[in-house]
Amino acid sequence: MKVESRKQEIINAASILFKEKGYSAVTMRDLAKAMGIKAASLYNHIQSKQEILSTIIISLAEEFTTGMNQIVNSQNNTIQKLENIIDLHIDVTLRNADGLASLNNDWMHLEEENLQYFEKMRKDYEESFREIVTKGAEKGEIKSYNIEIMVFSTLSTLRTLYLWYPKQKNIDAELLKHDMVSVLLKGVV
Amino acid sequence: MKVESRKQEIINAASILFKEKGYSAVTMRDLAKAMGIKAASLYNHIQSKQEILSTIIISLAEEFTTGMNQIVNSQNNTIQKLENIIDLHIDVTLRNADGLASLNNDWMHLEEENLQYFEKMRKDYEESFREIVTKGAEKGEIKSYNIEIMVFSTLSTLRTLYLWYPKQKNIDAELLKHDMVSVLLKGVV
DNA sequence: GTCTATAGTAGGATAGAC
DNA sequence: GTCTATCCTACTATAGAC
Repeated sequence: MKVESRKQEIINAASILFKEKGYSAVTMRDLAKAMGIKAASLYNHIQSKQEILSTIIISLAEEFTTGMNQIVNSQNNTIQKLENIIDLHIDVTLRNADGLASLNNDWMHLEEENLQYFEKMRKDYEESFREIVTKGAEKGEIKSYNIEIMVFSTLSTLRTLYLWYPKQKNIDAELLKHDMVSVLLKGVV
Repeated sequence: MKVESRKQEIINAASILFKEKGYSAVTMRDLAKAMGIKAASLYNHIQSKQEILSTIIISLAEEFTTGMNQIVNSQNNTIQKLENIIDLHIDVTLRNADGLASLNNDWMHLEEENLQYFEKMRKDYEESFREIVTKGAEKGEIKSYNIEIMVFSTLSTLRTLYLWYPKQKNIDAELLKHDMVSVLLKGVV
């Protein structure tokens, strides 16, 4: 039974290579070799190298956008919302750590329309995050350190999970969520 | 020496371009254009594109190695050592934020000897960090959350400073150091 | 769906004039 | 110290056979 399409297999192989060397340094020959075929054969399944990159990045960015919108629109308090954001990052990291490397490091190689679309999603995401923290500080639900520094340090950690979590052997998802909430929020609450 | 300063100008221009697009996506023609000369002229000052990358990365890695060794060998307690590490990252970021982009994202494009040298320095740095945290937890100077998660979240934030700090208008170095210590260590102490 | 062959372009780097 | 001209290699992508 065919679990994934050939195109998806190519995208998964590309995600791994892009993570290791970055989009620009990976050639279609590298990717073909990883798939066990010749470079020309790739083009029966994908239109271009650029299409692979945009598929990886845009689908992930849309996952984050959808997840953040649900969190923003929920009735939860600030702490719960922040916990939900941590969960969202951990869930996406578990599902597609390789793709997150491209989202973090190769988004600037997207072409015009997708680049703008991505940049808008990223900006909106950051602003939603900032607003949750700002409102939480106003309501006294969390401490009032410098908002920008809190947003930055938390997002930095969550965005870098993809590099770190796959190397950990002794930390399961539930323990990670629990300890990450402790480490990231105990300084904040 | 004139040749040396021209070389440094090239390295500085390259650092900016590498930060924007990554080492692999920047061509010698791009770099020459940024310098206002032709690509061939660059080779009067540098031996290769690779030499530019290794100069940027190795000098920064050596700065971190030297700084960490001083901190490790000091008589300070755990909290002071962690504060010194935060200061070290902020100081290097203020001096060379552009170069830190290459150190973080393009180290894998270093060639054999420099790659091994860099990887050893990075591993030693992380292990020094981990040991400071571990000993601090044993002595009861800091809390005993999962050590790996604490090390990872702190290092992630410090390593990403280069992306964020140059965009901030209203935060001077002293305020940054103070608030970063609060945000990173209040969850830990 | 994969292959061989190849078009067309762009890359790093060198030679030699000024 | 910078230029023009150029070498050689490697890249993305296409055409057409099987």
